[in-house]
Amino acid sequence: MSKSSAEGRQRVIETAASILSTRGLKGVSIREVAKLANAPLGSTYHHFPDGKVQIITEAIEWAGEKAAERLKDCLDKDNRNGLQTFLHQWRERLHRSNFQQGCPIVAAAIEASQDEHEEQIKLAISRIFKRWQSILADHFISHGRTVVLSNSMALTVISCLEGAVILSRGYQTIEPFDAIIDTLSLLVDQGKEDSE
Amino acid sequence: MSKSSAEGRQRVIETAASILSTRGLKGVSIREVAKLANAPLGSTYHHFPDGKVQIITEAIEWAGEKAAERLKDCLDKDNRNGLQTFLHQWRERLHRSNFQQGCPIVAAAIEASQDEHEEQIKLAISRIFKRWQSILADHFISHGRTVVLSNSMALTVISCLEGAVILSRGYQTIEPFDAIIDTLSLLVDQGKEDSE
DNA sequence: GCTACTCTATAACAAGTGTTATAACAAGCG
DNA sequence: CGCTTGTTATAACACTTGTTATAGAGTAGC
Repeated sequence: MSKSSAEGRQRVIETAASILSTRGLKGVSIREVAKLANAPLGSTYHHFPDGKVQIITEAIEWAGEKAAERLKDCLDKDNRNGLQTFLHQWRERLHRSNFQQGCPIVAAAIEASQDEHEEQIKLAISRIFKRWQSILADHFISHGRTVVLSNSMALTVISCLEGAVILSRGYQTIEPFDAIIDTLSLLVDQGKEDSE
Repeated sequence: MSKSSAEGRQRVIETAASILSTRGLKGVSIREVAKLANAPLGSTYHHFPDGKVQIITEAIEWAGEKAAERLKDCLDKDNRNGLQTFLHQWRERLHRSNFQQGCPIVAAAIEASQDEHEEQIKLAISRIFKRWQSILADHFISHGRTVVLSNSMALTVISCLEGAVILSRGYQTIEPFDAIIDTLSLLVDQGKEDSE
């Protein structure tokens, strides 16, 4: 039964990531996560000896890495409009969830304190952000932009995307997200050596 | 002493806004707010009969309106670079606070649940976002852009700004914010009827 | 003085939190 | 059977939360 136990562990991580993206870091209660994941509360501290900090950290890493791979996929499959399709995936996720599901990494970034106890969480957050940034920057570099501009553009895309998710949740409308989809496509066309 | 009492009330609002911007919605404890504001806990429910929801709502409105007026000031005083100076104000705030102080409205937007009890909070959030948007949109319109483009650009500026605040806090570095300062100035030059 | 009113102090309640300790259960193996 | 090992169940601890009730100060008008 070690396999089912491992599945339970993974379900805990995914459930934590889901709650994190809707209600934020302090909105995640271990009792609730265990219940929704059909995992016994008693076993949570067996699989995650460091408790909540460990669960949150692994949830951030899992969700962040999953997003990174989706982004990479989109950029690899469609050189020209890869970013647009990635943005549309996010758009659908937002819309489908009725503006409940935001970005778990952002939620954690907002609430993680400077307490040394949560240091691991903050490390995971910046690790994931940097991973996204380097994927986007590499893409821009391979399309003829300078390294400096590529990194700036990557940071801008991430900032815009995350900000638009928040605004759309605040408005309860997809309008802000659609706005940045349009304007980002204008921005991304800049700094090319050629017009392809 | 009714004046000092009113001052105490205002101190509670500002203290709540400050904690909200550093630790998020659930990080605001009424006991702590009262203590830091030198306001007696017992009187908190006298000035704010609806409890925490009311305090948070008023904190959001106060902080949001303050930011709106700062933005309006910048745009009015300097037609050309007003947005840049506003962004630099935010940059300094971030830097000075050692990346602790984020945006209180965003923090509330992330954590506010769909619970009807927190409905007032969500209303205040979208009201403030729309206020910022209309200030920016009016500015762009008066500079020759179309209404549609102006609103999209306004939403993009806010998204970018808020996202960059989060990223800079995650990185503990001003780099993301500086990146969007640069790229936003490129974006904002688009769609003009003339080049002024 | 007395009254009326605004404000504050204190304690308590009910609920929820992360976490730990301890005992039980299950499975495999000798 | 015993024995070990990985897992779970239960209860409890210590703490914090928002909120309320109640009694008490402080202050103004008369």
